[in-house]
Parts: sequence; C-alpha cells; structure tokens
Amino acid sequence: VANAAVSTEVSPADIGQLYLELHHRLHRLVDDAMNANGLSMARAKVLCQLLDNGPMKQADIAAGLRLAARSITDTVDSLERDGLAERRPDPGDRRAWLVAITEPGRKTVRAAMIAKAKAMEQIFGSLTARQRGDFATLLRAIGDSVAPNQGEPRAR
Amino acid sequence: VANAAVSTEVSPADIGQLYLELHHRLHRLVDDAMNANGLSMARAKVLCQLLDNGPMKQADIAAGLRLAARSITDTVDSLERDGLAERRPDPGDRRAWLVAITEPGRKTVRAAMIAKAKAMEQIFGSLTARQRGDFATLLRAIGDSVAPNQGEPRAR
DNA sequence: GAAGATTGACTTATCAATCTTT
DNA sequence: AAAGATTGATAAGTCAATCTTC
Repeated sequence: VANAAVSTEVSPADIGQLYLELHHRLHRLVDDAMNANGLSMARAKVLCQLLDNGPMKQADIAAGLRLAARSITDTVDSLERDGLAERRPDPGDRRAWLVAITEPGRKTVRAAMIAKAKAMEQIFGSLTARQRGDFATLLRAIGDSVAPNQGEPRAR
Repeated sequence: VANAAVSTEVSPADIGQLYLELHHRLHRLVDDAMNANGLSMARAKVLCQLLDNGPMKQADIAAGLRLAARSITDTVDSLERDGLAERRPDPGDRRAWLVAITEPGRKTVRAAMIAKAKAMEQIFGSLTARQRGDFATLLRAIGDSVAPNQGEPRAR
C-alpha cells in the first residue's frame, strides 16, 4: 500500500477494538462510583433531567435520554419505590404522568453528581486541556459521521 | 484562572457527557450490525476467542474478555443451543469444560466479523489516518490513567 | 388512528451462593 | 481451602403487544 511507511497506522477495526475494551472498564468504574452513592447511572440520568427541567412526562424523559419508554417505566418505578421521585397525574392529559423529583431525590442526586464528577476527573483529568480539546473534537467528528441527523430516536 | 484565554476549555465532566452520549449511539449501531448477521456482540466475542485460541475453558474465556464467569455460562449455553459451539469435558480436569467452536460457528463468526468491520469502518472510517492515530493515543492514555495495572479482573 | 404508559419476553452484564473437584 | 462451573436474583437496555386516552 502507499501507506506502508506509516508504522503506526491504526485501522478502524483496531480503533474499535481499543474503544470497546476501554469502554468496558470505564463503564464499570463510573457505575461503581455512582453505586457507592446510592444511585446507578441510569437512575441518576433520569433524576438529573428532573432536576434540570422540573416535572416531566415519561415520554419526554425518554426522548431526552434517547431511551426506550420501557426503560423509563422501570427506572421511575425504582425511583418512586425509593422515594426519590414521584408520579403525579398530568392535569392536561389523562394518559400521562408528570414525574417529579422529591426532596430526598434532590439530596441524593447532588451527592451522585459529585461522585460522577470525581469519576470523570479520575478518567479524563489526567489528560491535558489540549488533549481534552482534541478528544472532544474527535468525539464530535465521529458522532457527526455516524448520524448527521442526530435528532432521530431510532429507526423502526 | 490562568486558562481564561482558552475559549474551548473542555472539562472532564464535559468530556464524560460527550463520551457517554456518543457511546450510547455507537453501541446500538454495532449491535444492530451484528444482530443482522445472526450474532450479538457478546456471542461474537466469545466465538472469536474460540476461533483464535481453539477449545478453551470457560474460566479462560472469561478472563480473556474480562467478563464474569456467570456471563460465560449463559453465552455458551446460547451458542450451544444454536449449534455454534459445543462443550466437551476437559480430560485433564473433571471440574471444567472445554468449549469448542463448531463448523457452523466458524461460518457464522466469519460473516459477523465482516459485519463488525463494516460497522467500525462506518464509525471510524471517516477519520483521517492521523486522527485515528491521535484517537488511539488518547484512548491508551485514558486506559493507562484509569488502571495502571490492567491485568486485574475486578476488585472484590 | 396515534400517543402515553404499562407489561411480557429477551439479552447482557453484575454479585453472591452453591456444588463438585482439585 | 481454592478453583471451575452453575444457579438465583438484580439492573439496564431492547422490541412488540396492549390499554387508555387524545
């Protein structure tokens, strides 16, 4: 090939391998950090949405997190069971619920955010600002090439 | 801060957010590509190991993929059910099984590898060789900072 | 009919407990 | 006791089917 001289050539497949292996470790690291603080990633993501946006319909939570409605039902069930969020009837639409974060939920999510930030610091903090900028640029480039039209949930 | 002039400062938390969101999409893309070819990522990973290394004890498969033994039992069950792999008693250790890929398994995994390579091409192929090299460097740097001692499975 | 939510069935991953063999 | 494998329980995600309401 013309590129034979490039000793450090990395194929898309190589990158994929590296990426997948690293992700497996990062995922567990972040999840463990959250678990230690009483929330999982999934539960924290929902609670964050509620903290930022106020009471939300489950369909909107799902859309915001790009999750299936099914997953939201379960997650809200578990948050409600633990008293971190509550379902209220939507006065404007009797099909829907408005899910709201509770005061204990606020407290919990604040602690979890700190734990998450610490985990992210542990993972990405060793990079220089320059490296983080480059990494962000690459992630965005990959994202764009994979789905030029990001908004769509998923083809069915 | 001294870095006030850097307009594109990206915090570890920002990177984490970007990373997690992108992963959610990449994961589904790869998984869909594999599914279309009769294998999931999880099943393909195990089958690849068997293709590369010949018959293996389940504990070795688990160690190679950094998965819990529990996951291997289930995955091998499903591969065996579909005739893609088979358990044979380990002549040297009556506690263990040797898991071997079958001929249909070989055929299936070859097709799946092609599908996976195509997906990786779709995801990372738009990057220049230079960008892929940079990305690989960053992934390795992150991996090193997260777990200097990579070999360990997981603290318990 | 479409939209919001729930439910059932499935996959992939975990931990903890158990059983057998080393 | 430790190691290999299985099993049960749980979590997070998917799709497909269903029920109620718009």
